[in-house]
Amino acid sequence: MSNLLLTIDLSGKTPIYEQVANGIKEHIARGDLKEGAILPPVRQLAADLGVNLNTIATAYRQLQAEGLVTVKHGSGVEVTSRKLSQPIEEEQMRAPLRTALTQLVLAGLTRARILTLVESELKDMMKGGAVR
Amino acid sequence: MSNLLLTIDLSGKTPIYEQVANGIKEHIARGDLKEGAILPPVRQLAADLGVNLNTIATAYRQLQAEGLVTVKHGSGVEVTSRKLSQPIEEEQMRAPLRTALTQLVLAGLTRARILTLVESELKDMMKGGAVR
Amino acid sequence: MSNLLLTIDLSGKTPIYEQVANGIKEHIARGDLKEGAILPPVRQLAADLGVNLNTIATAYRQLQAEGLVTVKHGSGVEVTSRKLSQPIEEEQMRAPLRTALTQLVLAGLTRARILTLVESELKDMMKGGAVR
Amino acid sequence: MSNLLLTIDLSGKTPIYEQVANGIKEHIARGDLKEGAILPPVRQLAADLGVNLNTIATAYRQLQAEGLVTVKHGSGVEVTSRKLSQPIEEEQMRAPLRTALTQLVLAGLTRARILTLVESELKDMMKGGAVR
DNA sequence: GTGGTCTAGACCACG
DNA sequence: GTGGTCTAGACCACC
Repeated sequence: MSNLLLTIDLSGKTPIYEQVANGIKEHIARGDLKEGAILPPVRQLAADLGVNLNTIATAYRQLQAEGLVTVKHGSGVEVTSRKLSQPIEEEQMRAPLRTALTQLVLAGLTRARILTLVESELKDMMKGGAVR
Repeated sequence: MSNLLLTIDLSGKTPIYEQVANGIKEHIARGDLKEGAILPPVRQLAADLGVNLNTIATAYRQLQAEGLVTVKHGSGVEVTSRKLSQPIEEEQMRAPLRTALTQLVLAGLTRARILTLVESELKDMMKGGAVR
Repeated sequence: MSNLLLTIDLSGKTPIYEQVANGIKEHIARGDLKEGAILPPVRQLAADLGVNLNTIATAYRQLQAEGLVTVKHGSGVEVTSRKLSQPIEEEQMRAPLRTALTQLVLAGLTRARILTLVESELKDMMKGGAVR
Repeated sequence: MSNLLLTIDLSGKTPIYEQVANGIKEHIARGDLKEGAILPPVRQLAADLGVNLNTIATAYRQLQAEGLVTVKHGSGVEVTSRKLSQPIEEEQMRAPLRTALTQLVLAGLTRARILTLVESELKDMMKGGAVR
């Protein structure tokens, strides 16, 4: 069982539980975690990352609320879908993207460099067949 | 006198002051606010958005810390740069982008649709010449 | 439990939050607060100094922005470095020093007296090994 | 009449009038401006620096309050002393010095480097015989 | 006029 | 428990 590589930044502004959830989402999007895969037990992941139990539990709960995983009593948390259960509205999908792109533009990156970055990230997510 | 269109979501999880700062950053990136432009007075923008004066002041302070804006005591806040004063590192620019893209992938969007979205946003930012 | 001795001048012109930040910086420079040390909770320090909670929060935020301190949500504020994250330029370090020395000269102090003062202050900061 | 070289930073946090006053004090301490010297007229200095009339007037007023200059109706402002009229208390002279030194220490400068800086500034002030 | 600071008090998010 | 955010309202400093 591959140990689910997650990098979290304790000092950052984004809550740890959200960093954990995002990290797992990325693994699902990339196909590292396919449907049927079992997430590490809360205790183990908490120990591995050196964070509180509740933090991991909150992350798993969020993933469940988004319809990506299913919590099975006693037998762990299983990845059950690669699609969010609730559809996102146009503006809700544009906003984070626009914020990220704005930051890149203000950082002085050229349009070509930004597109390269985007394609680079997308290519990673295609290996597992997540993107059509 | 263009009244600086900003849309704020009071119920969202991102702090109001950050929404305001992000909104202004987008205007700067798009070229709606060019170097030399004066931001609306703290109290006026606060009144327009229906929030407290301090909330706007915090937003302006963040923009100043990022080097985009200069506070001239007694005569307002001026846009003085289109580039962040502190360069951001590779991973710091990739992370938010990856998170945004991940969400789009999990929402079921095709690769083509995502690229269209990205180019659409970038095109907006090019009108003001912000992107090379 | 050393209660972090800070002396604040409510009537002075320098903002309280800056006095607090400066005071803590001095403790870090002197080695009273070493890496890993936890700063007193915002509310406690506010109560001790008889000022508002927000005033202390602002001071802590400034220290964090300078990279000396890391905020760990839920478990306090930790001293994580003895060096400013952003290097300061030649003139930015000379200016405050020149202003201070100018005042001493105009106060009529001799060169020898001034050097004694400087060495006296530096000696304090050496006890904790902050100065090489 | 040498045009009184002053460099001010409009974006900085220290008020402009104080930057002007400090700059003039430095010239007095260095001996560039000796007793009997006449400061440039308010209007001229304001024009040279590109700031408001009142700002310069405030600076001159502060210098007068400290006993360094005398405002003579119609005939300008004259440097009348090289010593502050009011003696400074021990702590009032230590505080700004300590703050400046703390910043240098946290910037990572060695003790030797700091002393070199101090002596370099003091040497400048000795040329005019201001320091004994 | 402008922004900056501070207070008192409330509520929320995080771990 | 911790810090973060926001409000309403006041007062001050600067230009």
